[in-house]
Amino acid sequence: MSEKLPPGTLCAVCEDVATGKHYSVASCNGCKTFFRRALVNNREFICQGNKDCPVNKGVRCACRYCRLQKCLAVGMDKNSIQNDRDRIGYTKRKRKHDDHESDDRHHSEHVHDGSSGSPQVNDNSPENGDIKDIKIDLNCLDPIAERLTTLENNFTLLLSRCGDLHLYATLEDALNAPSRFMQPISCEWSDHVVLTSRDDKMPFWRQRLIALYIDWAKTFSTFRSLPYTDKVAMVTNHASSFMIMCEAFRTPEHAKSDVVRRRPDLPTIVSNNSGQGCSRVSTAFSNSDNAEGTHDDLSTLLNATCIQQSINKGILFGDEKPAEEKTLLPLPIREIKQEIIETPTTTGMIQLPTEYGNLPADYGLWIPQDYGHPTAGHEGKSDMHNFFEAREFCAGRPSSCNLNLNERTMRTVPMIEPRQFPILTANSASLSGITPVLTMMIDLVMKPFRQLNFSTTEFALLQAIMFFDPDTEGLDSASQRNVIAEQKKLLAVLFRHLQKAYNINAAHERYAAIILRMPSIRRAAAKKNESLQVLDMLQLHEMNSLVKETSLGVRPSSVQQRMGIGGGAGGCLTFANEHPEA
Amino acid sequence: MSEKLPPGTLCAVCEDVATGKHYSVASCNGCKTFFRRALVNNREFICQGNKDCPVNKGVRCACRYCRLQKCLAVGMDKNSIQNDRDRIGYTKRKRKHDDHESDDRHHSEHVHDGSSGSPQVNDNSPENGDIKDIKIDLNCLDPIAERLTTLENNFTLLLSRCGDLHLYATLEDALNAPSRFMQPISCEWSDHVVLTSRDDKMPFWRQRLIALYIDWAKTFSTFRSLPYTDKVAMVTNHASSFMIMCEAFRTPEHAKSDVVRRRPDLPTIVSNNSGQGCSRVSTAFSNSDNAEGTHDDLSTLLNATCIQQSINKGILFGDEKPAEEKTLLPLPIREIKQEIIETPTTTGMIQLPTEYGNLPADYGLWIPQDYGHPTAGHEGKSDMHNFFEAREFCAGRPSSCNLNLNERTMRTVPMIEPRQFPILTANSASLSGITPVLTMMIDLVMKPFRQLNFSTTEFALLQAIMFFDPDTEGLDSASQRNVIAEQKKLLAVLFRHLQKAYNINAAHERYAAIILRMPSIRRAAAKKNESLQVLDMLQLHEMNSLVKETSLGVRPSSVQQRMGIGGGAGGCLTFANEHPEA
DNA sequence: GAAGGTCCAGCGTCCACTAGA
DNA sequence: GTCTAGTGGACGCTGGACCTT
Ligand SMILES: [Zn+2]
Ligand SMILES: [Zn+2]
Ligand SMILES: [Zn+2]
Ligand SMILES: [Zn+2]
Repeated sequence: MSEKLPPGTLCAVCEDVATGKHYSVASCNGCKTFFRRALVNNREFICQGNKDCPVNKGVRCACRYCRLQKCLAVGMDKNSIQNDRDRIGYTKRKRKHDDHESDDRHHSEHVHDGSSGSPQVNDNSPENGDIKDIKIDLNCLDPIAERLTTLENNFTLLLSRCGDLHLYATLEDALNAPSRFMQPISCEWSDHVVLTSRDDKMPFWRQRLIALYIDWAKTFSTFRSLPYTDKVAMVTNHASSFMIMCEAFRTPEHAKSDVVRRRPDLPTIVSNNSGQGCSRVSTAFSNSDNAEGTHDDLSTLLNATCIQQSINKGILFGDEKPAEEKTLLPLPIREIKQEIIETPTTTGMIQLPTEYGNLPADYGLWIPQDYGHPTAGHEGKSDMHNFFEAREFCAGRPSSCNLNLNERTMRTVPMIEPRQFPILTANSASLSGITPVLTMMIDLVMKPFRQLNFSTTEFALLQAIMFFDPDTEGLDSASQRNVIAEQKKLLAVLFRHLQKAYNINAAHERYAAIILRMPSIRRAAAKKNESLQVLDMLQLHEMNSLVKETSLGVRPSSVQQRMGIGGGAGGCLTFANEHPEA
Repeated sequence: MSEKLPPGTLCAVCEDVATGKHYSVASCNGCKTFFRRALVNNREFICQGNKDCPVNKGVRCACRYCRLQKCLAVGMDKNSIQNDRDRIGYTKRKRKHDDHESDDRHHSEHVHDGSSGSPQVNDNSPENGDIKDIKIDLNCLDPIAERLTTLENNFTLLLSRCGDLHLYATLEDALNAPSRFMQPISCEWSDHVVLTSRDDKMPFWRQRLIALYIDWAKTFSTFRSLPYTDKVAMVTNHASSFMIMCEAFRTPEHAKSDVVRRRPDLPTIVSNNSGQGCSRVSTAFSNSDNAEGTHDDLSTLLNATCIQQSINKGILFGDEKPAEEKTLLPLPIREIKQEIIETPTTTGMIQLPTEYGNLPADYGLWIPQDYGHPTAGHEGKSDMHNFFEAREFCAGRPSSCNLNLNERTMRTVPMIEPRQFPILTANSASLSGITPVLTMMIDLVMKPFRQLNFSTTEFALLQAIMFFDPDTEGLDSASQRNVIAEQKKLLAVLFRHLQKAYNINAAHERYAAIILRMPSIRRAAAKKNESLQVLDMLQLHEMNSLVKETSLGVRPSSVQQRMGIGGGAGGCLTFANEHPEA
C-alpha cells in the first residue's frame, strides 16, 4: 500500500533509524518488538511521570507507558500482530552459551502466556540424539544398525546356502517381487554351500549377487516407496559399487601357499563335483589343467577349505569383535559364531581364489601379499573372503598405485589369456596379469577396507549410505528428497555407532575414513563399468532391454548411456541373464 | 484434472480462502508455498504437541509438522513440485520499489539440507562434553584453518588483481618456482581487477587459475617434500576438481536483469574494450551480436558491474559473517570487507554471468533463483561469484538431475554453435544449450554448495582435503603415507572447526555433508575431463608436452591416459597455453 | 486462465546483552 | 555475584504480489 520505503527514514516513535515499516509504521526494530511484546503479553505499564515522557532513541526505554502510547499514537496497528508461530531454528550464528538445554529455552517472548493460542506444549525437545540417549544406547545396537547387520548376514547366508534361489529374469521382475529378506529365510548356516556344476556356463555367483542385491534394496521402505523408474535408477547407480564392495569386503589377506600345500588332509566337504562356487568365497579353478604347479592340489583343496573354512570364516564375524557388539549380535550372527568355533579348520590361513562361474574370462586370484591390514580396526584378523572376479583380461601391469597411466587407453579389453591364472605362489609378489579394473579395485577398495578393518555393521551401513545416493542420475526430485533424508539418517546411525566404540576424536576420524571410501569405490565402479560397456555392446539381453524400457534414453546403445562416470551403472545388471555361453 | 474452480472455495488445509488448486488441492497461497518449501528444502519438523495440532488460518503457523501432515493428508501431491524449473530466474521482473536496490535481499526460498536443519531439533543439545574446548577455541581459528582461509582469499586476490601474474610455461616451471603465496602479495584489493583485451584469444582466466593453483599447492609443506613425479600426480589428480570447485563456489544466486538493465549508469570500469574477464566473475558475452533481447545491454553493463560489484562482492566476504569469525579474519579479509563497505556499488545485488575469456564456446550464465541457501551455514548470504565456463557446447538438455541418461553418449562435444549463447531471456526456462558437463557441475557441485552455504574456511579445507587424495594415481607409497597423514590432519581441522560452530550432532551432519560432496565433485570433474579429451587430442601444446615429459605414459595420446575416471586430470592444465585461436 | 515458481516486505523468533533486583 | 525481565539486532518464515509456461 503505502508507497516506498525511504532510505534513511527515522522511527516514527523514537526517531532511531527505521528498519522498515512495522505494524504500518516506519519504525526501528526496538519499537517494533516493544510494541508487539507489549500487546501480545497484554502488558499494562504505568507512567511514573505525567504521561508525557519524551520518547527518543536515547530514552525510549525510560517510560514504557509513554513509549507504548506513542506507538499507538503514531498509528501502529495492533491488528497486524499475528499469532505465535512455530519454533524456528538458526542455521547461522551459533549460540554462545549453548550447553544445557535447560528446558527453559524459549524463555519468553511471552510472559504470561495469555491464551495466545499457541499449542506449544513444547519444552524438552529430546528428539535430538543427546548424549544421554547415546549412553543409554551404548548397550544396544541401534535398531537400524542392527537391522542392517542382520541383513548383511542374511545376505551372505542366502547367497551361499540358498539352494533354490530364484534368479529374476528381468529387473522388473526383481523389483516387483517381494524381498526374500522380508520373508523367513529358507536356509541355515548349517546347510551346504550351494554349488554350481562344472559345466554351468552362467556367471553363477554374479547372478545370485545381483538378485539378492535387489532383494536387499527392497528391504528399505524408503526405496520401496519410490516410483519405479527411480528404483531402477537407484539400483543401477549403485550396482557396480555394491558388487565391488562385496568383493572387497571379507577377502583374506594373502595366500600362504605352504599352508595350502600342507593340508591336503582337510576334510573334503564338496563331494559331488570338483567344486565351484563356494558362496562368496569361491574358486575359479574350474579348470585345474592349466593351473601351474600346485594348482591341482589347490583346486581340490579349495573345494574343501573354501566351504568349511573360508566361507564360514569370512562370512562370519571374527572372534575379535568388540565385546558390546559381540554379545549383542542378532541371532543369526550368534549361530554363525558357533559354527566357527565348532569348525576345526578355521585356523587355517588359506586364501581362496574366486570364481563367478566358469567363464573363459573368469579366473581365480590370490590376493597377493598382505595388501593392507588392520590398523584402526577394532576387529581382529581378516575374516574376509576372496571374492574377486575379473571379466576382462589383458596383459596388465603390476598392481599398486604406481603410474598406471595407460589404463585408459586399453579399450578393447580383449580377454587375453582367458585361462591364465594369476601367479598364485608366495613368490608372485605382483599381480601381473591383472586387469586394470582389478588393480583399481584392489588399491582403491580392498586395501583400504582392510586397513580400516571394517566391521560388518560399518560395512552394511556404508553400503546403504552409498545406495541412497542423492546424486543418483535420473532421480525424480521428490525421490531425491527422500533419498537425502534416508542417507542422512543412515549417516547419523553410523556416527552414533562409531561413538559407541570410539572416543570422539577417533570416532570422527573413522567416520571420515569410512565416508572417504566412497569416492574411491565409485571410481573403481566407474572403471569397471567402462570396461563392461565393451561387453555390453556386444551382448544385449533381457535385463538390458528391460532397463532400456524403463529409462528414457531409449537409444540402441542406451546401455552405454546409463553408465555414468560417477557411480555404478546398470552394466553389471546385464550379467544376470547374459552371457554368450549361457 | 478435477473440474472447475469453485468461486469461494476454502483451503483444504487451513480453511483460508483458496487461491486455486495447488499441487492438486484447492489451497491458499500460504499453504501452497509452505508445502513447496517444506519439500524442496527437505524439512523435517517436529510437533511440540501430539501431532494433532489444529490447523486453520489463525494458527496454521503454530505447528509446521501438523501443517505439513495436513497438507499431505488432504492430498497435496509432492510430484507436482517441479524442482528445477527455471534456473535462469526472472529477467523481467518489475519491482515496485524501483531504485534503491535494497542491499541485502536474498533470503532465499530454499533452505534444504537441514544439516542443522530442523532447527528446533539440534539447536539445543548442548550435552556434548567439550563445551569448554569450544568456548576456548571460539576465540581463535585453528591455525591451519586460518592459514587456508587466508590463502583462499589471497588466491582470489591474486587471481583478480595481480596485473603481472606470470603464467608458467610448463608444469615443471610451475612446480619449481617458489609459490607466490609464500611471498608478499604484490597487489591489493583496492587495485583494479585485471582485464584482458577483447581480442585476447587466450583462455585468460583459466590460465591464471591453473598457475595459481600450483602456487597454492606449493604452500603445503607436505606437498613440497614430495618427489617430483608425485607432485605432478597430485596436481594432475585434483586439477579439474579444483577448477570446478572454484567455479561453483561464490556464484551468485541468480540474475536480476532488470537491475542490469536499469543501471547503465554504473561507472564503467572497463574502458578499453567491451570487457572480458572479470576475474572469477566474468562475462562470456564477447559477442553481443547474437545475443537476443537485452544482451547488448548486458554485455556492456556487465563489464561495469562484474568488475566493481560482483567481483568485489563475490570474491569477498559478505557482511553477514558471523561475529566471531568476522572479527578474527586474517588481515586480507578485513581489507576486503572494508572495500565492500567503501565501494558504492557493492550494494548492488546484480548477478553476473560468466566468462573465461572470449572463447567461442564460452558463455555467460545466470544462476537463477535462490537455489539453496543457507541452512546450516554460519555465514551470510551469497557472497559467491558466477565463475562458469563451458568449453564444449552442444544442444544440451535442461539441467536438473532428471533423467539425463544420454549425456554419456554425447561424445564428440563438437562445439555446436560455437557462438550461440544460452538463452538468457526470461523465456529460457531451462538451461537449454548448456553442456552436460555444466549441467553436472550445477547439479552435483554448485547447487549442493549453495545448499550447504559453505564458508570460505570450509571451502578451503575441502579443497585441501581433496587435494591430498591418498588414492591419487601414480603416488609412490611413501608419498601416499604422507598424503594420508596430511589428509587426516586436515579432516581433523575441519571437524574441530565445525564443532566450534555447531553442536555435536549438527557438526557431524555437516561434516558428512561436506565430505560427501567429494564423490560428486570428482564425478563432475571426470565428466569434464571426458569432454576435454576431445579437445586435447586436437591441440597439444606446451603444457601437454611438459606433462608428457614428466609422466610415464609417454604415448602420443598420453594426455588421454592421464585423464583417469576418478579425480581430476591434467586435462585442464593443457589450457594454459593452448587454444586454436590463440 | 491455471498452476508452478520467485520475490521480498514484514512478522515472529532467537539469543547475546544489559540494567536492576 | 547471580538471577531475571527486558531489549533489540539478526534472521528464519510467511504469504500476497508477480513472473512464466
Ligand atoms: Zn523506535
Ligand atoms: Zn511516561
Ligand atoms: Zn491454507
Ligand atoms: Zn503439531
